[in-house]
Amino acid sequence: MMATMTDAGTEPLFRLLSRYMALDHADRVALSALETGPIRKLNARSDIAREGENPSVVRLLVSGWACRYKDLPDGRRQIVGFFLPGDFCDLNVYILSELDHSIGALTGVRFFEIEPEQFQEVIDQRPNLIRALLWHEMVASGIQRQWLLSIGQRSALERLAHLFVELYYRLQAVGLATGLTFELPITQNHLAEANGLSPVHLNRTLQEMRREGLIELSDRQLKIVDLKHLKKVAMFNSNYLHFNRT
Amino acid sequence: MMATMTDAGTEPLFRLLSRYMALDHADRVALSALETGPIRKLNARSDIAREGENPSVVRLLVSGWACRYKDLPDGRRQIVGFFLPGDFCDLNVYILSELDHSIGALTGVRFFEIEPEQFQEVIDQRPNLIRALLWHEMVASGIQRQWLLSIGQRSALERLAHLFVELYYRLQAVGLATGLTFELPITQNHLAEANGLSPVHLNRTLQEMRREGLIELSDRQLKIVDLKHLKKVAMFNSNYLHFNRT
DNA sequence: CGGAAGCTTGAAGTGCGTCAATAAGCGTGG
DNA sequence: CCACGCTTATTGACGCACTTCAAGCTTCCG
Repeated sequence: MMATMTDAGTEPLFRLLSRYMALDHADRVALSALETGPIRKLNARSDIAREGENPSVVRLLVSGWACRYKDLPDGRRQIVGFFLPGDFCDLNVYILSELDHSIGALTGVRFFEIEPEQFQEVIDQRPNLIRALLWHEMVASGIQRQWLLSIGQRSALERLAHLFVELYYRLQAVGLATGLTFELPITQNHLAEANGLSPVHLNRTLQEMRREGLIELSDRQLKIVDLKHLKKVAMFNSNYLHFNRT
Repeated sequence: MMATMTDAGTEPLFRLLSRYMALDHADRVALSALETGPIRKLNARSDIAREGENPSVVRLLVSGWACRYKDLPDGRRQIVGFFLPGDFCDLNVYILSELDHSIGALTGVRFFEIEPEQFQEVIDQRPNLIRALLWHEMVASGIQRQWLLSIGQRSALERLAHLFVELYYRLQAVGLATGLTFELPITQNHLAEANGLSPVHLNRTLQEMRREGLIELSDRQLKIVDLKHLKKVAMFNSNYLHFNRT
């Protein structure tokens, strides 16, 4: 029982929410009670949901990376956010009827689906949790603002540096960083789409970062070589992540 | 009594929320009960709140334009959202402790402040309202995603076209558009900061739009000359505004 | 009447995009 | 087991959308 709980798909979520506020064992149990359905799997490059759909369930990402993206009629695409393990793909299903963006799997993903009633039941019992979940949504919104600042004002190098530091902190929060190294399972094309850059220029920017001794990247492993310098280049201020518990 | 209600500072807010769902007279009364404190005024170019602060009240903009912005240590600035009459400047004070962005007055503004307890009281009585307010927050988040798409992928002309159509719809929702004309009380500099463009290039893009017969703009009055064409240029899809009641 | 804020224009520079080609890795099927 | 296709990463040459710098103009207001 305890063993299954620690292995549960809700483990990263619990770790994440714990960065925002103190949660107790009962909260932990309540969260794991969300996982009743089967674990679903999808391959990389497949869509989890398309713009215009009206999904009836909330999805919790257990492993792999996904993204929110928007596209234009002529094919241009912008990734507007990453979903990492422990993230909900669209909690706003509750409020809004129709998706105004798509959700795509960037790698193979595993997730499970939660029925609204079931969700409601759990948060009714645990007022702490609804607060933590709202917090998480607000942070997601803050990340979007930070991306606007990046794409609007930062150079390619600064942008990429900022993204890497952000991913480092987010992955660390769900236990997916070991030291200053983490798995970066997405392609340079994805990084380009997230940063509003062409794949070619993104590639050159990556090489510049390596040359400057900021990072090492190979075999999908990103190692931050000089975190202090990287943060300086990115002008990184972690306040927008609102982790107020170490 | 009825007269003061229609003139109330909450009037634009009520109009706005009515675009999302049906609200009744009791909701209207509950909203206007939020306005107990005095109307506060600030001049253009002054800050309503600064990044790092922890405001204890929710502010409702009654007239004038404000914005959310983020800045970098070296002075670069990005406007990440506009506040129009009827918008709350940071409902998330409820959840997050510290502001991760600043709020600035772009024109002279009038607003009033709402204490959390007072706010709580009103929404406890009117479950409809909390739903409408959450809806509004989700739409704000959707607008941010749309801006990311704009700045990341659209050209200067497309970006500006998109912004104008968006502002048109938003202002129309609060009764601030007459036909295809509305007041655009902000400077070209502000437009540049919102679109991640230099003031010079923004000016040239505006002229191009005039030359193409898309808009007329003078004396702070923006007239959309050819809405259909403008929407086409912008590749505008209104779904992200989630106005599901005409 | 002076000074600040905003708009406009010209000239020159550059960060990034586009196009095009190559090469490496990898699963799949004949 | 090799051949094929597909995905991903890389590099060079060239072009352009946008930036920067600079100046002059207007309007407004104290």
